[in-house]
Amino acid sequence: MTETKQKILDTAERLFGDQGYAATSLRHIIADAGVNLAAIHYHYGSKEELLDEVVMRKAGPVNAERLALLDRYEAEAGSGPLAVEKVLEAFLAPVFSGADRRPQFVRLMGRMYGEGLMTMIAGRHFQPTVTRFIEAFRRALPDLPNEELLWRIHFMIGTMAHALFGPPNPRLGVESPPLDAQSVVQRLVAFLGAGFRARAAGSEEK
Amino acid sequence: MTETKQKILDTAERLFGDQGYAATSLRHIIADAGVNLAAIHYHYGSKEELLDEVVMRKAGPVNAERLALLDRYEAEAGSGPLAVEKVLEAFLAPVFSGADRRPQFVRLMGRMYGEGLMTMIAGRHFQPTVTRFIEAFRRALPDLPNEELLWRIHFMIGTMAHALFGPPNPRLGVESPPLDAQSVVQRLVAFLGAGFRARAAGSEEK
DNA sequence: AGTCGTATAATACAATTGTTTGATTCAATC
DNA sequence: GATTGAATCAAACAATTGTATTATACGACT
Repeated sequence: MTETKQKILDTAERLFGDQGYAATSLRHIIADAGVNLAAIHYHYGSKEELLDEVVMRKAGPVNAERLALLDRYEAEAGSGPLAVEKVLEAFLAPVFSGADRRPQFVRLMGRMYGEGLMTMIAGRHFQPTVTRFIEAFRRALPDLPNEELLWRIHFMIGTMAHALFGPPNPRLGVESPPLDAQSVVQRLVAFLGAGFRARAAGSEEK
Repeated sequence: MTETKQKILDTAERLFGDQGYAATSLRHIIADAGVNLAAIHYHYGSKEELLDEVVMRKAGPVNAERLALLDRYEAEAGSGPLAVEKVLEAFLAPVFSGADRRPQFVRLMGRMYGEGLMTMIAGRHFQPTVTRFIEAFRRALPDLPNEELLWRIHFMIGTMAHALFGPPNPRLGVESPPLDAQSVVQRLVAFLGAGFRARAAGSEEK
């Protein structure tokens, strides 16, 4: 891949993450990347295809790592049940893991969810991973009604997307320390794990 | 308020919610509202001020209802501790309560979070409410470290925003029934309540 | 009737948007 | 050394953006 093509991808990833897709103009990208405007369409065809490339470049490895982690945890658990916390960790850790090295992408993912572009993107690149994880969640929580499970996965996605977006608003009272990806994952797993294990709202108390 | 001014507000609310702020043009708004382009600037001054009006019109009552609910629950609890589920319900229910009557606004709130405009808006109109609720959460969960508490509130906001955005992706396997706001709040309270109650990730097991 | 302030209207503005066009550079291949 | 094809470039495209200007219509009050 030529240097220009690479720089466009890197810069687009950063700017899409910082300002969102709709709010980022191609001219802003080429200015920061130091390339010519036509290069974007020459290499990628259109703005939307550029976004696709940006996402695909990182989403592929992330999803592969997710599935690999899930495989490993399931192997470690043997025939026994897999704790929901392990499923969560397999799903969340790969997204955050390289946060210090590539914080742009992490923010981008949060943005995509927020702009509603994730539904489109997910359909293209995330479907197999999502399906596999739904199965894992179902096995980890066999007593949870299916509808409730899907809602909770929905909640989890929202929590993850917002956490990807950044730390709690510092105006709320604390200084934001340098974001430690691993500790965020730990917080998420503890929080979401308990949420998943909670008794469903409508179910009877025995 | 004149009819034109009202129609602009209603239409802007719907379109901002459907497509986001950056992706919605003033001309799209006036076309749907059936009014003149200049009317927007005559009545509101600018696109950003229009967004402010849209949010403020609904956010005020919602926050008032939140605080009123919190007052009531605290009164009912007397001097005893207030369950975190009650705090959650006071915070969440007012946003979802009118979802069937005004689904546009609910979606708009989700959009604002996603586009990162909520930080700006929250600072203008939500600060007192947020401060009050942080105190309530702190009292409900006195053993939780402050930093962890703020992270969990952060998680809660993300979950809420994503839930506001709509039901789980129907492609995941189920048909989406007509969104029942009350049942969503119940699901959220059960899920988030358990998450808030979870032992903090780093804390020792006794 | 005439004046005033509010509201609506058509139109134009300058800036920015994504996209396209040709020309030019340059290294590899014949 | 000529040819080819990929890559870069400046320039322009038509469309859309938020905003501003100016004029007209309407109703209330003097």
